Amino acid sequence: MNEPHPTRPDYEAELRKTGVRITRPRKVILSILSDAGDHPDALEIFKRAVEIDSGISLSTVYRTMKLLEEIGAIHRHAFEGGPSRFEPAGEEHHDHLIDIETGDVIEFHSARIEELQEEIARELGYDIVRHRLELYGRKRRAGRSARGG
Amino acid sequence: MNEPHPTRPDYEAELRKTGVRITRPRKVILSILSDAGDHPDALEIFKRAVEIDSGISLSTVYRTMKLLEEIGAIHRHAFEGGPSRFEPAGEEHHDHLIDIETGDVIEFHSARIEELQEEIARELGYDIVRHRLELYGRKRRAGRSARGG
DNA sequence: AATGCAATTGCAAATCGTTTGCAATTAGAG
DNA sequence: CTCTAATTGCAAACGATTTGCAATTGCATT
Repeated sequence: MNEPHPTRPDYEAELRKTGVRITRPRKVILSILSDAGDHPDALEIFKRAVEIDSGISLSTVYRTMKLLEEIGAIHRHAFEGGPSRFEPAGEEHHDHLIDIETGDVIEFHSARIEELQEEIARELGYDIVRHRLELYGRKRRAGRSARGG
Repeated sequence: MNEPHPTRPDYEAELRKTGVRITRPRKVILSILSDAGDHPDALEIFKRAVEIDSGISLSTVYRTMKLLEEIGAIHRHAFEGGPSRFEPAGEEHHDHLIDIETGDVIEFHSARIEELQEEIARELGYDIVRHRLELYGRKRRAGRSARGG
C-alpha cells in the first residue's frame, strides 16, 4: 500500500470547522481528494466522482474545489496550457516540475531559491505575498552522453 | 521621453523575414508593441490600436499576437488570474514580480536561481525546457531603511 | 421520528478569454 | 494593373469556469 501523502488531510473535519454542511457529493469529492496521489483537474475529479455516485455534477465539483481553496484546504495550480489542477494543502510548501510529455508533476523544494526570491523582492521594495515557480521539462535521455536525438 | 526598451525591436523586419505580409492592421499593432513599455494584454493592445485605426478587430489582435509568438518575436505571460500579457522578446531572459495591487510588472533576473533550477531538474532526471518564476507582492510600506522612489 | 428552513444541488445558461469558419478584402508578386 | 493567396472582420464556437434558479437535502430543532 502506498500513502499518497505524508499527511492525510481530514477534509470533513476542516469543513465542519467552518460550519459547512457535509453533503453526499462533498463526501465523495473529499474522499477522492484524500487519496489522490496526483494533481487532478476538476474534470478528472468529476470523472472519479461519477464512478462512486453518478448523480454528482461538474458544477458541484467546481464549487467544492473553490470552497476548499477558500478555507485553505487545497491549493490550485494553473500550469501552462491546461485547466487548474489541485492538491491537498497539508504538505509543506513546494514548487513543481511538470513533465511536458506526460503531464506528471514532481514536487521539489529549495530553501535557497526561496531565500533568493525574498532577497530580490526586498531589493525591489516589495513583500512577496505568494509566488509561482514551475519548471517545465522532459525526462533526460539516460545512457549515452548528451546528444541530440 | 523614456526608452521603453533597451533594444527597440524591428517587428516588421522580423515578419518580412518569415514571408508574412505587412498589412495595415499589423503595422498598427506592431507600432503599439514597439513602444509599449508595459506588459499589455490583447484587449489593451486592441484599445490602443483602435485609437490609431478604428477598423481593427480584436480577432486580428489575437491572431497577430499568436503569430508574433510563433516566430518568437514576443513572449506571452499568463499571470495569475488575468488574461495573457505580452512583451517583446528582444530583451534577455528575466522573470517577473507582479504588483498585486496595481498589476504593474517588474522584471528581474537571478543567475543564481537559474543555476539552482538547473541543478534541481538535473537531480530529478529532467532537462528544463522552459520555466516560470513569478513573484506576487505588494510594495513594502516605507518603514525605515528603504525608500521608494 | 417529524418539522422547517437555509445551505446545497443539478441543470442550463452565462461568462471570460480566446479561437475559428467564412465570405469579403487586400498585399504584393508578376 | 492583374491575379491570387494571405489576411481581414464578423459572428459563432470554444474550453474552463461560474452563476441563477427551482428543487432537494442536511441538520438543528422539536
